[in-house]
Amino acid sequence: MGITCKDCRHGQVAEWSVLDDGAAAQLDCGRRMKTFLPGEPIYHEGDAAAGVYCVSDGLVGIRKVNAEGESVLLRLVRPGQTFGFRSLLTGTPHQVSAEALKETRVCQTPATAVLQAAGICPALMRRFMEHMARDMADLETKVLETVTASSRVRFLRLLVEFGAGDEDGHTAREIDLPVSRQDIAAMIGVRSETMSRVIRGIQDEGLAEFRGRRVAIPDPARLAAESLGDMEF
Amino acid sequence: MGITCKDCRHGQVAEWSVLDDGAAAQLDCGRRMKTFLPGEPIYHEGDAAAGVYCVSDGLVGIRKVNAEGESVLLRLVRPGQTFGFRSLLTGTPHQVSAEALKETRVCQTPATAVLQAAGICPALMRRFMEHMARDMADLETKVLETVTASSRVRFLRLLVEFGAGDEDGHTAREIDLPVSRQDIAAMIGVRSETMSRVIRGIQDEGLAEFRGRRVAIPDPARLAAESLGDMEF
DNA sequence: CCGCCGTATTGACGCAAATCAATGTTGGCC
DNA sequence: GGCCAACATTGATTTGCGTCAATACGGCGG
Repeated sequence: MGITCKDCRHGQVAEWSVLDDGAAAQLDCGRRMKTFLPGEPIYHEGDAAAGVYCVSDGLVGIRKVNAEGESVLLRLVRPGQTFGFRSLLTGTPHQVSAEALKETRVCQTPATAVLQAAGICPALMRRFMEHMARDMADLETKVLETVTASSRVRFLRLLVEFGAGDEDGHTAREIDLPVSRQDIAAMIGVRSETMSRVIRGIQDEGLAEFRGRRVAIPDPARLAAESLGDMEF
Repeated sequence: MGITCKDCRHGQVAEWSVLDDGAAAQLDCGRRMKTFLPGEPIYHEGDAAAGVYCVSDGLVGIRKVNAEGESVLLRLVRPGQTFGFRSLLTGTPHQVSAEALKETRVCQTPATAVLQAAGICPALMRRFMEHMARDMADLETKVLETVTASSRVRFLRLLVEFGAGDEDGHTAREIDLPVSRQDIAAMIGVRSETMSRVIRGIQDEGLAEFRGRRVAIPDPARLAAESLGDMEF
């Protein structure tokens, strides 16, 4: 009630921005804001899709877990971004789980409303399609990297990615790690012990200085260069 | 000329089946059949999308290559399936490359025609979306497996997958490997030497008998069981 | 302040897979 | 037939990362 996408400071980021005012208002009716504590699940693999979620505040992790309980963190969803739409639009159960990585507020748009809107407005469907295409391209890159690059290089690339949002083009000199080291480990597909060692190694080389979740980058250009490959020549 | 999707024995498999006769005929006008030799590229990463491809005969591999020339084989495209639609529908360059893995005939529907058809018929867009969703779910599984499962288990799972198409539910007693061992190695993300050793190991255990690209499975149930995990209890 | 719990670090060790280097096998082609 | 180029196998060796186990480092409630 009272919460509309127009009010939301992320309004133009999310897919809804393509809707005209009428359709947007329609969707706003059914929206529900929910709050999740760190670690709290939003949905699990196998669940039916209840709607499309939009992160208002906090951070969401999309994870896939195997039978033994091991997991990878496939991607992060930041404020203003949507998730959970794939299962809804294809009418299949969720293939992955979503969980809050910090205290998080998400805006849930119920399934029926989204499906109706998508039926009326092909542009909305198209936007979701483009979102999925981006996610998939990222995933393809991830597969290639996982197979070909060392854990050190994978981590450096992730670091550069984290540092890229703040300033344009170049890596920031100060980076805030958005998640715990365990979760970073799960993102690059290693154990947390290995993660520690990789971080220590990078620190010893003077490539970066780690204090908690704050990372100081003395030489961003060097970091960027090293992230490109093993560079033994 | 003269080639229509209705004629094609894969007609109902591909996404075009949702189109009405008029729209289908429209598309048929611009279609072009092309033949590729084994190893021949169909498109490269970075190319602009020229259209949507449909495999008529043969086998296509979707590959991603890094700067050092190492690559992973992300997925196979079999007769009756489409590929290359993602870049076209999102208007971005190809993120992956496609190549013929055997002598292959593909039917190319030009970009403009597909875009027009998708604009008119939302159901077509939806079908492509569903296709992409399936591919992405497979990829998510692949990421998890690559990180958590041994090369032996990853190969066994691939073997079961290859053996699944023929008979319903159960693994076949005879499996034909659709690709070379190098390519299988590229699918599970290992070197070909490792691939050889894995195959030899499985053969020594009596799980399967390899002769060229023919694989005999003495006990399909056991193979299926072993493919589920390391099973040390 | 202390004890506790979750997160992070560090060390010792083993193993799976990469790497380097030959050698064997196959199929196409002159 | 014989040659050649892919493809495939095998061996020896190295190494990156997982595993197991211990310890350190907060933050928090009592």
